[in-house]
Amino acid sequence: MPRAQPRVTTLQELADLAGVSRATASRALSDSTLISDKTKSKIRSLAQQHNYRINERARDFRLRRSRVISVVFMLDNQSQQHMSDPFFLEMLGGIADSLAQHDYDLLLAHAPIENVEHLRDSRVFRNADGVIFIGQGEQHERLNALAAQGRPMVIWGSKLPDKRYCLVGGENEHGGYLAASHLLKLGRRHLAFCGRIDIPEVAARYRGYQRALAEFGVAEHADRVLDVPFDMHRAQAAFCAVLERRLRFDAAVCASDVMALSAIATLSEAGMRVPEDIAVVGYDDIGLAAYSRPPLTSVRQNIRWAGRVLVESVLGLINGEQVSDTSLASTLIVRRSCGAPPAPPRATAS
Amino acid sequence: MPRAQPRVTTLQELADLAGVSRATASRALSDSTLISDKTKSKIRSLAQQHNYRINERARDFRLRRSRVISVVFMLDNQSQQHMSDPFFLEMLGGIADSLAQHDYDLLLAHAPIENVEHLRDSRVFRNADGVIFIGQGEQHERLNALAAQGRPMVIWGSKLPDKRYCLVGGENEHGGYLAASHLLKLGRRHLAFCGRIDIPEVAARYRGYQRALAEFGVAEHADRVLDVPFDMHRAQAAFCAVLERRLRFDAAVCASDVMALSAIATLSEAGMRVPEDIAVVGYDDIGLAAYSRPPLTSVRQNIRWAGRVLVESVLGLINGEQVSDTSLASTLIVRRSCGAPPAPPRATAS
DNA sequence: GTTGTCCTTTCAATCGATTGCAAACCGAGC
DNA sequence: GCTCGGTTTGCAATCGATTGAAAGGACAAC
Repeated sequence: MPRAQPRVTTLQELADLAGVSRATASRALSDSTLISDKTKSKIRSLAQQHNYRINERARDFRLRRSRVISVVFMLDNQSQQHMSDPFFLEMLGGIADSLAQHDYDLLLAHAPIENVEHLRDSRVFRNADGVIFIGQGEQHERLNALAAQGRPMVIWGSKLPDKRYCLVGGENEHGGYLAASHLLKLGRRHLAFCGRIDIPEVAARYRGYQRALAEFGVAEHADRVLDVPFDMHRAQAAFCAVLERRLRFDAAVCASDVMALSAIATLSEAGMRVPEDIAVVGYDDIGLAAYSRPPLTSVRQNIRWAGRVLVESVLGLINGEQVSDTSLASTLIVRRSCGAPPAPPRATAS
Repeated sequence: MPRAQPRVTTLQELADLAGVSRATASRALSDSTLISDKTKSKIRSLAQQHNYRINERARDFRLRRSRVISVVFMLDNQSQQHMSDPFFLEMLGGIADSLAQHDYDLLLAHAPIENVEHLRDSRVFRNADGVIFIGQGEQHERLNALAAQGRPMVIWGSKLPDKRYCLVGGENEHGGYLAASHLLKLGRRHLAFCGRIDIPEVAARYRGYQRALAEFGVAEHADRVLDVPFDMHRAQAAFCAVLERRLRFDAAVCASDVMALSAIATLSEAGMRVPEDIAVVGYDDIGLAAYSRPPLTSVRQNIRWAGRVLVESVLGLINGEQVSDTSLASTLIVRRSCGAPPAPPRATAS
């Protein structure tokens, strides 16, 4: 095993070793047809022997690409902590896995973003071949402007009028409908909706919620729409405020699981029983949902698959393909927080 | 505002515009003293006017650096899902924030790692100036070998004999002691410890746990050390198995909050009351801990600060500085899951 | 006018790869 | 032996910056 030799690090060294030019060595490694099989295999085995690894950064520099995709989280531009939701982590994991499969790196952009157009000249765009945005925040128009410049980018979010960017999203309207109609079927009639309607995805869920109410002939009370942020602590504050207002309701549809868990905690702290007094449905079905007391009913989105679709869409755009929007299914996972019968424990093996 | 001009993208173009050479332009922008103030300011204002932005990748290539730090998560090399714990997310957020402040990018390495030495020639090292490892897994020796090669790297974990890498970690021994002694003070005498002793951090917590037992003169039962992984679903399976064995215990110290929440859910599913029958203490104090029912008592580590220390340590190594290890304080946050009196609700404003 | 000194500025090599084009090679056919 | 055609290889430019060394310019002193 001749591995003690000073390792060959550049193409020039490898070429010298093989007694050919740099160009030939390059072509041998990139499997060009311009080269004879004999030289090709000679160079390749030499490369292997001397443990030569191409300098990817030099190649990417020459080819004017980076093999990096930026991921930008933008949910609530008033909150400092943008990533407080396990939902993001799962999304990030899905994206990271898919990118790795395609031999791309992930650049995490995490600072609060007041204006996405500023990103145009920042590392986020300049050091990456494409960008994935998680959420639209309230910057629909600015995202449109960015996309109009032809930068490869995909957004996870909800369909908005006038949208000119590539979108991947859940069936938010349907999800909201599923959550509300389930509660209505169980006989609840005084529903509350918790979430920020300013956020497009939440707005879509709210529309589904409204549709369910209408179908069941239940009147909607404007004061039962609660402006609850995604952030845990501020969610708790919001629910405390609701309790002070002595709002009457017997069920709540929450725009995220974290919000729902926060709600359950705050409500039971105040002496109410879940689901007897107030039934709760969450959104996203994060891992912990199943392990809360009571187990949380939730609308599930297949986040890891979403990550894959986002990655494949942005890579498609980079390759100049026509990429269409994608909508991912939502399903209701029924557990006890909304008064469903106790479910048998999950299987114990993975 | 003359911004409609074709944007200046390369240093050469900027130099031509100013009527100087590329070298002079480069020196003007990097604030070299070799150049007259007059030319310097002329070139700089020209750069501003024409919205010139340096090509960072070209510069970094020339300077043979990347301004990228890799982050590698390695907890349980048997689990597929490495990032299922909100603890990681918070850590990642802290690291990402600090890196951004220092104008570095973050490369997320996320694939399962059976042998860290393989990373030596992978993108993780080759495309980054330094690496941060989260957790030691069971690869202490291999980490030593990597560090011996002089690669800038810092590890979040627990001090091991023979350690030759730079370490940042929590006071695991003390944390384990805090958790156990708190339960003992409350009168519990049949404690269980939940976690994988194979993992160095967990082993340290276990030592603290043992110390507390010894101080209180309580005998330790080997069968009350439960091999529970960090992964939620497998944790549940582990607790189900414990219940089947009809193990007798009245308190549990868990190596993570996710594990603790899983325990509480599984135990109460089986008809036990928390904390009356079994008191539980978790570790990490993740955000959701405060919002579970009952609110989870936990050992808190300041994760975001940990992220900052990790970043500053690895940047120090890159700059050739001598960097010493850091140990971060642990504190016990007492809530009802261990039988403490109900706490007043948290302040409602941030 | 020449020389020396001190600032500025330019020249040109360099980082490690890719690739269009030209040159070299090789065997076949005349 | 010479030319032709096709295959294989090498030359040299290129990506966009940095930087040591050499050159240029201004000015003062001799």
